[in-house]
Amino acid sequence: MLDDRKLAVLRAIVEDFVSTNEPVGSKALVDRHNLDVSPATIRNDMAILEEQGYIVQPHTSAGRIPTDLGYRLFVDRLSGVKPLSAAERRAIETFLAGAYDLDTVVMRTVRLLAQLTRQVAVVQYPSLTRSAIRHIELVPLSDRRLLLVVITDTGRVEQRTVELPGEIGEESITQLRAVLNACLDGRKLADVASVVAELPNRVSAVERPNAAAVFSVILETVVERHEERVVVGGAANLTQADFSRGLHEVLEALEEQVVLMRLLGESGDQAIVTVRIGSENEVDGLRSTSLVATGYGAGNQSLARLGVLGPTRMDYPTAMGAVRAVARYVGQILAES
Amino acid sequence: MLDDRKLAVLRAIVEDFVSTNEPVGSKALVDRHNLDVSPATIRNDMAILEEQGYIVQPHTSAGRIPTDLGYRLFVDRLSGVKPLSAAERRAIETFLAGAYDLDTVVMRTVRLLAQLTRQVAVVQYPSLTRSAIRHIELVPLSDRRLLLVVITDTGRVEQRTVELPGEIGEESITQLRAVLNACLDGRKLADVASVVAELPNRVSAVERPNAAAVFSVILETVVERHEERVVVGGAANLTQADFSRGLHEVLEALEEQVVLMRLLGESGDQAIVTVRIGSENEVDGLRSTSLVATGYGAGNQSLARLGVLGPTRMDYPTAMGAVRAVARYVGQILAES
DNA sequence: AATTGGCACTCAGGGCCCAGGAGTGCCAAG
DNA sequence: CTTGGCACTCCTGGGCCCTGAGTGCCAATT
Repeated sequence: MLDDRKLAVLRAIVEDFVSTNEPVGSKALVDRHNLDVSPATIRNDMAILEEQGYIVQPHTSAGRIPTDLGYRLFVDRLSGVKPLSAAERRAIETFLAGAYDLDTVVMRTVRLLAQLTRQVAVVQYPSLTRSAIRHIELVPLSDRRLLLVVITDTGRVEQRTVELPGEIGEESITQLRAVLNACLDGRKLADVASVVAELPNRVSAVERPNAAAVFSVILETVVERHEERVVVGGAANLTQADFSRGLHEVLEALEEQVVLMRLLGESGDQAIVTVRIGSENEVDGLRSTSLVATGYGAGNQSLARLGVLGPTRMDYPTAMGAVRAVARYVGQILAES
Repeated sequence: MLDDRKLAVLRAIVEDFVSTNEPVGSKALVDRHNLDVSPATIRNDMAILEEQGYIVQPHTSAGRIPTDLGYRLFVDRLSGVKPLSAAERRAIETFLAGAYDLDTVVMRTVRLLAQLTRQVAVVQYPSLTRSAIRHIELVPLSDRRLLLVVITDTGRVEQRTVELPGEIGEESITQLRAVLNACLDGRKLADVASVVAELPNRVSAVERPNAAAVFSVILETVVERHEERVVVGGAANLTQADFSRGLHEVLEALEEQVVLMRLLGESGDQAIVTVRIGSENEVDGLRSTSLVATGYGAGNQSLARLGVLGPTRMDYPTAMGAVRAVARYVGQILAES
């Protein structure tokens, strides 16, 4: 139903519109791309494309611009992933080299993605649930309060204070710490819940109330705390793309962790680069933006997601290339540490 | 040189302009405020005020708007700090109640300030250098790599990985950990440098290379790491105030930690609320914004700064009230934990 | 059946003009 | 020092026209 030339026309329209931000007409099209046909022919093709919903004209007698559906077709069938230039690869390497801890890695990744794509970058912290506990530490803050520190094998450190029902002494803490580490070290966080349920049997009755308080905080920390953080960067890039009055809406959405989580969640879980275009995002305020995202994590396992967000009028091939490359590099770095 | 009525006129101009965002003329002024004089008199006063540099007119035959100098006078002599309403106080309390760890406190504070003032909120993490070490933990990651965790009495947790020159065993780690905690617990971070210098003498010669690596990372962490983080929130509020084309500039500045640090640094160190208006900010990109900030910290000591940033056309009394109140509450919470 | 040139039509955007109105500065009188 | 009067400025918004890019349709061509 859409022959090769019509597809070529769509591709040309998308490319031109992305680079010029102006509706593109039949004349300009034959000029810039070397299609060996006349403008009139292109007009016929464009009429078909419009009928099918891939393009629209903002006003009668203006050029055409792609619809979300048009971008979708473009991404799915007409464009590949544009590999990065050597310079860009080098930039990634130098930028991420010597990133010590997880926080640094995430922060630098955000900046890197934003600069590389000139879009808004979103990076989710690697999820806890799929990693394993490396160590648990208890530090007394006062006689009825402890600081609980959980260290995972992805280098993440979670901290919470625990309010105790009764006083606790140094020896009890030592004992509790030993029990915790004996039972939990190396456990996948996903399995922690069942293990913790067994723990009260392993402490003496008199310690049980305090221990129970600690256990419940551990559960909260590793299981119930689904609220993984998403870090945003490069918001300034939004001002270039003209969202007319939607900018406020977009900025607001970007400040809501919950919204960002939903957004990234919608885009699946795989390690391949996925694209959600405009209205495909079922998130208020982001229906006029596109998200290019992928999973990433140490080695091949996908622990979290990262990507870039921009106007639907976005250079998808380049964005996909950058996202894929950055995700791989970050994966390597996480695997090393 | 400026009699009472002229000051009253300036105050009225500031208040009207802040609330309407339109240049204010002599007629409108006598109407809205009950000055018992005629517009002509006001015009004379305004001419004087303009001559002195407190107000300007955007175009001939438009009303007047305050200059940075005008706002300065307003803040210094004409306005107080507007106390919060009971509802707002309650909001602060419920919003910050049950904030467990430092991260949570900071994040909530940012959101709270942004919502309360409808401006951009900036909150600096409490500085390390003035707090004391509560505990140091070493966790083996592999045989040549350690995770160093430093816990301070402000509830802050710093983590770094340490690359070791040679292998290290469990017993050596235990020993090193004991030495560290014996010597450093309770020390002010500012004093750590001198103490660490003495440490190599307290470990056996064979352990010294590995220990040295750990020591140097500790130094980096607590001393050289001046780059305290500043968290920003409520950027969406910037779209309401019309920065015309400066918005991009402002958003960019807000993403630069260095810039934010300088900004907050400029505004002094005291626990009182300070205001920097427009061009008083010597920071590129933020010369058309005002900052209302104050120091905060556990008890009365000022560990870091927080505040709100907005257009110079800002409701200073309200902003100052909110900043002061929030800083106090956060101080209480930090003191408790 | 697809392509092409010709042609009339549409409409957003820019330039221009004009009137209205808010606001000013100045001056002379109270 | 204050005030009313007055002439002047100039921004704002609306209306109007024109231009140019772009379209849809049609008849002719391949």
